[in-house]
Amino acid sequence: MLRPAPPDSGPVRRPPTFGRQQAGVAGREHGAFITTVARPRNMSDEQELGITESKEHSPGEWYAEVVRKAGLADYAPMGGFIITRPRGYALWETIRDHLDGWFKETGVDNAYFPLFVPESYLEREKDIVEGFDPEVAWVTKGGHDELEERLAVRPTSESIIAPFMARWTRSHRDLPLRLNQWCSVVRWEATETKPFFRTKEFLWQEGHTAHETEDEAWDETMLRLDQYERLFEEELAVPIMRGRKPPHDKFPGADMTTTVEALMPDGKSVQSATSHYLGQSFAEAFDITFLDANEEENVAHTTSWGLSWRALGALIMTHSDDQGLVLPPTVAPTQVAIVPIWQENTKDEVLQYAAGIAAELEDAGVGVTLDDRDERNPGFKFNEHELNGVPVRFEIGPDEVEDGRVTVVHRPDGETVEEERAGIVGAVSDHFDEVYDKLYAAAEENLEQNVREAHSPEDILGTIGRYGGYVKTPWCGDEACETAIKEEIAAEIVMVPLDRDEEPAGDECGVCGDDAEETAYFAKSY
RNA sequence: GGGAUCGUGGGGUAGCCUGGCUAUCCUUUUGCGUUUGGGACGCAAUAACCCCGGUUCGAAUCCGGGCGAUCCCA
Repeated sequence: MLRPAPPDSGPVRRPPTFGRQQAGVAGREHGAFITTVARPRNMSDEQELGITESKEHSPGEWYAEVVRKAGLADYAPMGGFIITRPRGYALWETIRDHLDGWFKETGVDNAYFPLFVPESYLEREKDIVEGFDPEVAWVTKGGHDELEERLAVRPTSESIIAPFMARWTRSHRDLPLRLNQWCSVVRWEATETKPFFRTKEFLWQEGHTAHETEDEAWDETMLRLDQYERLFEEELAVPIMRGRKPPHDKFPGADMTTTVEALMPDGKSVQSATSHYLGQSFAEAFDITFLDANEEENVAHTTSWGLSWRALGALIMTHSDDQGLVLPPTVAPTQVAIVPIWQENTKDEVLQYAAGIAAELEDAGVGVTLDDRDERNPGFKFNEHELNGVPVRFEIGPDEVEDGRVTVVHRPDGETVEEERAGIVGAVSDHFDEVYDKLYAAAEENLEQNVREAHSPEDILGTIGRYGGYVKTPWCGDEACETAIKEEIAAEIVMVPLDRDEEPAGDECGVCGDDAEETAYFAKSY
């Protein structure tokens, strides 16, 4: 158990938190209306529209509820699979579009390889890469006939991509060769389903490159890591720690595996993306060779790198709250929801005013929706848009029309500000920045407060057990020391510093007391 | 991999221990009307016992198996 001790009674079913009292009244200067303070409702009559689980006390159930009620995903009829609904898929598309743009700017071409990999190809990879042995789904029949050779549903595409990279690489003029594909892969691990974190099939991107020199391949590895970091820091508002995996946890066959790790609010770490410097081992095995300018045959240096929709899970879990989904404006499909508030005699002018603003925002490229549904009252709409993670809300009633203003409300904290109608396009972009900064700051604080140092096994176990988060400790480099910790508590070394020359956090290994070689970051992980 | 809890209309639930009549309530959805500054109201309609087997005159309820979900431990 690492979650903060729940108050005596343990997990509690709480009524949804209604209202945003702290902001509702304060932001209103004209005094014509006083925001009604929501009253608690009778539990037995309680609606179940919103989130009923608590992020703090039962993060697992809370997460599942957010994903479903915010309309991101449903469970598929087969265990281990999910249906990604339009709003969830839109998030993935946003991530994909950003990364894809950056990849293309840096010399990567997209391609597509088959869903199936012949068994012989997969076997070849297994021989080369000791330790890579995912559970695979097999196709054994085509129509009514047994296949001569079984086909694996790709658990990754190395084994089919590499031979073609070899075929296409003849001379140094063919290099560098940078391929990427967006696809899904299947790993038939018997795990409990957790949308976007653990599913048998998941969406990802896998990049594979070949280079003339070690330096180039090394630069490639770091470039992709930088791009992943940028995605999290600049688009998802998720601060991350970058590092490399300890030698025993590298991608099998890789010289080095890098990682970006994000800390979830429940104290567990998520490996959010990874890039591998593969050295020449893959190229040798798959015969990716080229003639250099001196007509000498050389073995290429290769890399691979990937990011899966686990990044989505990290995004959702990091920012969302007991009201539902919270998204930074950078990725929210709907960035602004305009809720008009009218009376019978003001309906036309309010709607007209609101529609004008919606049109102007739309022209400016803002994702905006005017929620003019007649059959819902404003309060319902507020709650619904909050549940769905719309980062900014405009409230527009007769007051706003009269004053030529707009009431702007931030999703994460309910902060309410009035803006002039005239400069609304500029203002909204400032609000997006503010909301982004709020989300990032909160996540950053969580990260900074949860990196602790420990110098003995008891200390390591105690710190992880009590607080979760990362525990850094000097480490001798022996896997046995990780195992010792792992056996006591389900935590492992999630990363070590990228810089191999960095001084360890102390002289003696925090587990065995031998000379320390580097600093290990222990954490529980997803 | 081991353990625990659970599965009833679209969502949430009661009923199950102690088998029995038309399966409870809230909500959603649809229609009509009234409504709109934090989850509105009335009337009407649609809509469910996870699957397979067993016990029984009779199973949502008891028994066995399966599938699925959530949590905990490794």
